[in-house]
Amino acid sequence: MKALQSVRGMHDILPADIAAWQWLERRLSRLMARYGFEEIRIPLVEKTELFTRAIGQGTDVVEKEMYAFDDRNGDSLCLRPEGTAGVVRAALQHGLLNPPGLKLWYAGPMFRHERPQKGRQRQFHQTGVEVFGLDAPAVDAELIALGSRLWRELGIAEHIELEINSLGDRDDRQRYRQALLAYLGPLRDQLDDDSRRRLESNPLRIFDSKAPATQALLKAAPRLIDHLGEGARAHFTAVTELLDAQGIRYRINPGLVRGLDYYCRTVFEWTTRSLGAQGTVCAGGRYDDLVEVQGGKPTPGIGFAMGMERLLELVKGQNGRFENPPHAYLLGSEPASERLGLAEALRDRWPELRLVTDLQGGSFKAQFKRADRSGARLALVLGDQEMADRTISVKDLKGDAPQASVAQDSMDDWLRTFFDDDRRGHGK
RNA sequence: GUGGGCGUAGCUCAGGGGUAGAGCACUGGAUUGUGGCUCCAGCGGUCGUGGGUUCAAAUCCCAUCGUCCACCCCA
Repeated sequence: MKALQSVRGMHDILPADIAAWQWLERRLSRLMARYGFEEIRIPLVEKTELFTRAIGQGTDVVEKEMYAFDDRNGDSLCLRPEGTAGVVRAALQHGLLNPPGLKLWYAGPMFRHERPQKGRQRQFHQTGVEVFGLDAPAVDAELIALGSRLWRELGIAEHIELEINSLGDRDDRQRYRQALLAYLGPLRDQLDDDSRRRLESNPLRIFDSKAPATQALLKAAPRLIDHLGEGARAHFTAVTELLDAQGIRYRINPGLVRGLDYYCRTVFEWTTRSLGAQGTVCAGGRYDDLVEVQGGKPTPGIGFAMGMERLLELVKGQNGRFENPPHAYLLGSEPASERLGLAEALRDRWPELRLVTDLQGGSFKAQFKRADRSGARLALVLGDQEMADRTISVKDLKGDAPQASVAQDSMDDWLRTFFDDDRRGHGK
């Protein structure tokens, strides 16, 4: 029988990586709570229409990256490619949008059928936040402040830069689209193939082109930011002033459009240069029309999502190692019953103790070897001799102190003293 | 979807038509109740998979899957 492999671009997260994931997850959930966000958990599968409506028919995500399939009853379903659409759906379905000011966060896997490369997988993990019903610039600014704080707390702030832009309101974009077409139309022949195609499908996206010739032409192109209506312009100015006031540095990038159609007004992207071609670590923006598009009453919204794998790459480059080695490794001689009994008794009284029992047996040499490999601080020995005189031999595997013999009855005191001294010794 | 690199032991990799290798890891011994350092021995592979060429294929050819990197696009 041939062994099967995981499907392309979908990776196991192995025990060796779990400590880093949990470290990041704990920090994220704590941070969300500090800003008054509540967690929501929604299905990985939604009706395909939810995403085609929210993200937009002409987008790459919908056109070629969705994991869509037919359910047994003929419904077209889809593995979620992003989180916002589902959160909006859930908020509408359960009437969460009243009163205004709902703040939600979510975390979990997303699926996009793309060719994998550095920082990109077909199943990847995002953590995101959404705020509903508030249109004040302060909302945008606070979300950005949350991100900024996160990078500082993760120790990666110096590797991440903020870019922002305003896409204006729907009418603004419509007017701008005309202006852009008027400029680029005559230059059609000088554009790269993709950009020429986008003249029809989605002219704004031409700004994403990496073709040098196209970028050169775009330098002189009309800028969306100059076509903002009064509302959008005032909003954007207010957001940047709030960022200035908080000392958050940013770069206004007039070419920053986003891949999903639902964005309007403020869009932003946190990027890094340390991750290869995939520089975006976290991105988001306003989506004031999205709730209405999904069948709700007009309700402004704003949110962002960050890519956990990319974030972890940065954190690992910075932070080195994450480990949770056991505190103690219990070994001894047969029969195992006394050893198991001792381990359970210790676990009863020391809920925080990470205690591994040797279940493989064999020579003391082999067991000590495993104890060492486990990374445990202490080896606890319950051999024939110890069982006979009701003691435990304790050896510090990380130090030079001679092995101690401790009466089983006073094990608690011994452990308490040992770990207390240890804490003091390390000045923690 | 397009292009390129790479798939050989658990891991990192050598070998590019003629008997499948090294280091690390693992197991045992030197040390009959003591890890780490050292030395010795051992275990471990249908060379990603399927086809083809050949007397002979890990090696050459084709296909396919996976992986990495880039493009497209995105977190």
